[in-house]
Amino acid sequence: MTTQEPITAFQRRVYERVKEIPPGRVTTYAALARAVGCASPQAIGQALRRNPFAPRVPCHRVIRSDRSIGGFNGQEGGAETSRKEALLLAEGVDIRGGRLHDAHTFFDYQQEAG
DNA sequence: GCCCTACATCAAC
DNA sequence: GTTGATGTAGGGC
Repeated sequence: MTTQEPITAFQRRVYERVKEIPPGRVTTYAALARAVGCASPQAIGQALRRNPFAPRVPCHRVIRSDRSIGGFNGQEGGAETSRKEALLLAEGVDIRGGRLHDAHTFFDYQQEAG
């Protein structure tokens, strides 16, 4: 990488974790926050909202802990958010009414780190 | 350099 | 359904 984006170590760490999420799997902001050593899922949302690495970073695989798809492309509960649902459906994630139906679809970092 | 505000959230009542 | 909290980033002075 000759040209690096003007991001902080924190943002870089978040994107690295998101890129580790395999297709057909999703994770939550809280789980992602813990994976990067942060106790605030809001910081994750801020980093993903900027997402200078999109679509290199599958930020659409990050949903809320409430099993809702959360936001996408700088919007929350908008037209872009609806597109996020379609992306997950295309990857084999069972989403209905903007909510995740299969809880086993969650991706566990600890399980992979094992 | 310091202060304040916003956030794609989470948890509690 | 509303409120408080938690950490990071950005803008103003």
